[in-house]
Amino acid sequence: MDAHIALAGSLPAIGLFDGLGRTHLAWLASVSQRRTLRRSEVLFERGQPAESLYIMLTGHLKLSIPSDSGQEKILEFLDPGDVFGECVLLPDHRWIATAQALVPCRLLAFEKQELADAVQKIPGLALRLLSSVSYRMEGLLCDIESATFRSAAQRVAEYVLRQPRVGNQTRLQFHKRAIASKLGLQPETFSRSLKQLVADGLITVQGPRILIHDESALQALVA
Amino acid sequence: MDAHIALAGSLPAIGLFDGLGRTHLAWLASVSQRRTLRRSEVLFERGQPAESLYIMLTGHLKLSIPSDSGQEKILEFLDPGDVFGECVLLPDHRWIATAQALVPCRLLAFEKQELADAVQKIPGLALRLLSSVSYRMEGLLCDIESATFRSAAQRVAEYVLRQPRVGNQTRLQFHKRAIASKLGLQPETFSRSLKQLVADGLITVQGPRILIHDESALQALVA
DNA sequence: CGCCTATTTGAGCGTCGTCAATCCAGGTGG
DNA sequence: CCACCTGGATTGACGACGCTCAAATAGGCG
Repeated sequence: MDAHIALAGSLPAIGLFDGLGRTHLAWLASVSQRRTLRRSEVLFERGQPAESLYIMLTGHLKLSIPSDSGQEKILEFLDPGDVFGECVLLPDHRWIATAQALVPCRLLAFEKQELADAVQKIPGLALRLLSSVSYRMEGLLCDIESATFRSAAQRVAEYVLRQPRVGNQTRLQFHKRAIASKLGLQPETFSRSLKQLVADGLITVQGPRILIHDESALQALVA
Repeated sequence: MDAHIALAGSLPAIGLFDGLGRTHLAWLASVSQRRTLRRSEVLFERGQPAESLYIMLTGHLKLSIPSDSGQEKILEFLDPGDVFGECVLLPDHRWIATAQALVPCRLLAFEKQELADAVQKIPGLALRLLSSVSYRMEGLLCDIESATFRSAAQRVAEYVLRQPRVGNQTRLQFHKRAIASKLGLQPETFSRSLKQLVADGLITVQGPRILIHDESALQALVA
């Protein structure tokens, strides 16, 4: 199909498939499914049986754990190229987290069975998946470290420093309440922490836009 | 070698290798290294280059993240059969956590290169490793969930309920300060939380020994 | 038996969460 | 073009949970 041919062309751009031969890419394209999500649309929900592995093509979504009291803890923001749902290969598995689109998204889905076949057929694929999960796990460990040892202001400073920058300017890509949740803070606390950094002359905040005045002081604050 | 023959005999008991053929088991045994640790001995430390993957045979160790201020956050207790260090396959990788024996340990080590060979040679091994990491990751997610949504007493109750039980009796396998760290609490807070559960008539504590008087109330407290 | 460490207990404090009101921006419709 | 509306963000006041510091007690191991 035309769609598959076009898709096969875009697969090499995905880190997970980087360097694979065209035969394998074509086969992967043939068993993959495209998926689009509207803003706020839920891809899967905690408790549902896990059926597929996903790869982000465009857009952003959040992986979060809901609580009975309406709260949520955002575990991760997922960006283009990110792979998630590797645990689909565990037998009879149910999602621990919920995945919801933050903006319109396009992604690729591989169903359990097809993925199992792919892993059989393509040497090295399982290893790439393993790397992907390991890498993600390390991210989680770092988050745990921050949450355990750093104060609210320190975590906010750390987050600001991690954002991609143009000159000394950067921006918060997501809603502040979402970022707060990712950092394990209440929106109010996040707001106050930002304000603190402003008061100390380290940054300036204009809505989602942030000017960094003293990068080394920010780094010193975190460390 | 005799050691290898004996070792090959014990490998099937390890979940990771369950169901593999004897040829593969023999080969695995031949490339594995035994390792013993004395109590408190450090297996690897944060920041060191990762060289091996490990499998616990006997004993217990802790995986923890140290902080500059002498604190530590215990990420996990590892028990016989547990596999860790999968991220050794990431290129040029350094340990994020520190591994230290809580009691004398025996374990199996596979060096990076041998593990890479094994993954090539043994179909399905990469997948087993993937499952192992995925499974561990889920454990982390649950810990994050608890730390985010539950109070100190709730986390303690949850931990008590998870311990293996004989009748209505159970015991804390590790030092209380270690368990406290795993739960993201200070030792004092852990002690007071236990005391609270005692005061509420849910349990009795005698050193590391715990009697559970009202299991359903404990469960209700957690949920 | 004595030392050393783990644990417990107490007192006080600080950080962060909660609740409520206000402010602001973006989008919509008149 | 402007008024309105809605949801997010901010600010203030207050309280609580858990942390810190210090001392006392208990337990384990030589």
